[in-house]
Amino acid sequence: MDANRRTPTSSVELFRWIGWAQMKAGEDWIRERELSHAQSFVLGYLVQNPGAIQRDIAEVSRTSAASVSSLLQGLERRGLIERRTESGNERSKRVFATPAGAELISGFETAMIDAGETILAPLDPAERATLYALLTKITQELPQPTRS
Amino acid sequence: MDANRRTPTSSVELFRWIGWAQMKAGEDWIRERELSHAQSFVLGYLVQNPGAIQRDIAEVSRTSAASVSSLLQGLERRGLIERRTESGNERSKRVFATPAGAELISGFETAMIDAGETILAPLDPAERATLYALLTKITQELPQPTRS
DNA sequence: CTCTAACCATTAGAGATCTAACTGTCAATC
DNA sequence: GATTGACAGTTAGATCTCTAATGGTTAGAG
Repeated sequence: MDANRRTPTSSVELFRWIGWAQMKAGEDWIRERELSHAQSFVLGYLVQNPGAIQRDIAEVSRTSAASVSSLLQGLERRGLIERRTESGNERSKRVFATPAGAELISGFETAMIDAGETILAPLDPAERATLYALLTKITQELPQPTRS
Repeated sequence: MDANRRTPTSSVELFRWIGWAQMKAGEDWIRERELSHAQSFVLGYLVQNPGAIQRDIAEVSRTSAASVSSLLQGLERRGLIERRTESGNERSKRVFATPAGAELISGFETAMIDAGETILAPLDPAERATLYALLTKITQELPQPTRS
C-alpha cells in the first residue's frame, strides 16, 4: 500500500493521496459523533430518502441485509432512527431518521465541502476548470458509485 | 453523503467518485483474502519495514497501540506475522511478516496499479500530463499521508 | 384453499476494532 | 539500591460488521 513512499510519481498515487486527505477529514468528523463510516452513510441516506426499506439500504450500501439489520439496531438504540411497518405489508419496514438523527448528521456534507475547498485552494479558476473537465472525462467511463 | 446525486457538479464530488472506484477495487481484493483494510495496510507496511515495533505501526496506522496489539494477534494466529523480542530490550517487540504473509499481500500494489490504469484509460498522454501537473500542485499543499 | 417460492428481515456466532485500565520494562535521579 | 516516571504492550469489555442459518410474510400456481 505504499506505506513508505513520500514522493508519489503517478496520478494514481496522487488520487490515493487526495482521497486519503478527504477521507481523513470525514473520519475525524464521524468519529467525534461516535458513528462508524457505514452508520454515517446510512443516516445521511435516510435523511435524503425517508422511509427507505432495509433491502434498498443494503443495496446502496453495497452490503448484506443482515449487516443493515445490525447497523440499524445500533442507530435505533441511540434514538437516531425509527422503523415502522405499514399495514398491508408486514414484511418490509420503512426506516426514518429521527430529528435527533437528522440533526446529528447535518453538517457532514458542509464539512466535506469545506474540506474540498481546502484541497482545491492551490488552483486558480482556470486550473480548476481544466481539472474539472479531466475528472469528468474520467468518471464518464467509471461505474456509478452507490456509496461515497 | 450525497447518496442520491447521479450527476456530480464539482471536482470535490468527482474526487470522491474516483476515490470510491479505487477503494472498491482494493476492498474486493482484500476481502478475497479475508483481510481487513487495516490488516492489509499493516501487512504491506511490514513487508516494506521488517522488524518495525508496534509503537511505530500504531503511528503510521493512525491508531492506538492497543488496536495494533489486537490486530497483530489476528495476523499472528494465521501465521502471517511473527513477533520477536531482542535481548537487551524486553519491552519492545520487533514484528516481521512471514513468507506466507508476504506472499499473501504481494500483488496488492499490482492490483492497485491495474485499477489506476483502468481509471486513466479515457485520457490521452497530453491530458494525463496536465492532470498529473494539477494533482501535484494540489498535493504539495496537503499534509503528508501516513496511510493510504 | 393450499402449497411453494420468492422476499424481507432477524438472530447466532465469530472476528475486528475501539477505549480504558492494566502489567511489565527501562532510565534517571536521589 | 529505591523511587519515580516514561515507555511498550496487553487485557477486558463494548460495539460494529460479517457469514450462515432461521423466521415470518406475500404472491402466484394449481
